Amino acid sequence: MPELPEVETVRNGLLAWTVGRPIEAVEVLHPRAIRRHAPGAVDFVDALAGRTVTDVRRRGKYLWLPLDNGDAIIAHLGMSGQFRLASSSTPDDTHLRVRFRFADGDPQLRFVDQRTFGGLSISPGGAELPDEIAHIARDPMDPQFDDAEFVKAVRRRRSEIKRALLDQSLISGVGNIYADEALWRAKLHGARPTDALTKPAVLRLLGHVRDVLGEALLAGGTSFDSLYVNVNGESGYFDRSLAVYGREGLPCLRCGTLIRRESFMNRSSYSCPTCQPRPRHRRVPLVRA
DNA sequence: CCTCATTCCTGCGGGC
DNA sequence: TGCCCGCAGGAATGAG
Repeated sequence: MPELPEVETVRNGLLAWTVGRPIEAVEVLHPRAIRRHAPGAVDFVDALAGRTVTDVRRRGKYLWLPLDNGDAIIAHLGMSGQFRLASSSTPDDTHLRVRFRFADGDPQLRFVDQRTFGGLSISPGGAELPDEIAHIARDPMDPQFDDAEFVKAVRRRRSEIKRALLDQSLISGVGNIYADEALWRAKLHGARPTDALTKPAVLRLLGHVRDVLGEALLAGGTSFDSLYVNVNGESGYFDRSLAVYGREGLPCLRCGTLIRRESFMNRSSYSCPTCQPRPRHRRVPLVRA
């Protein structure tokens, strides 16, 4: 699944292959792919014809492409979204949702998305930072990410630490896979209450989040093919380095205990029963008068 | 205001 | 063989 490292890899590909190329025509092959664009497909297509992408930027797992008129294309890959560069003679993928043709010819840009959780939209005047994604926090690799404020915000919460890591309004770019990896490195169970974590514990965890994202980013960079804007989150470049995610029943790389899988937030969480014991006390909800 | 369950979607693989 | 069901999960949404 595309998390920060994968989306950043895609950003680099788009930067190299879309900036400065006037858009000739756009084709929407599936309405769901632009469902966040309220004015609809006709408006989407008309608004982009003749425009030029001037940059490719990222906030968490969102991408936006500022245009030469001050608007911006917002893109989210969801779970299975991909941007691909292809020559016009390349047959369409079954799950092709949106096609961009450029005035200078090939390659064209294709938004392909099997499960259609991803999508594109246009943000009027959104070149600097679209209003639609202003609620997304900075990511931990951003120089302007505020560590101290993050620690305070986490400890202020009455929730569980994994929920906090996945909350894009608190810290962005982290998804289920890297959350589990960082928690394993920090030896914390995801159900640990946020308000009971010490400041040093949160800072340590944040450090591990950075390490994991940084390592994956490097791996994504090495496998990146300039002719194929890679966003295949399932392809093998990072799964070799995963310590817990998807490793149910396999030995913990630190202590040998078999990794467990637990259901959480309608998805799976992987952890080591020995290194990451479940918190002993479940918080008792306060009763209000 | 804050937290959290629900919902969207489709291909794949296991079980019967 | 073929069907059914569970699973993968980011984030908007509305409930409480």
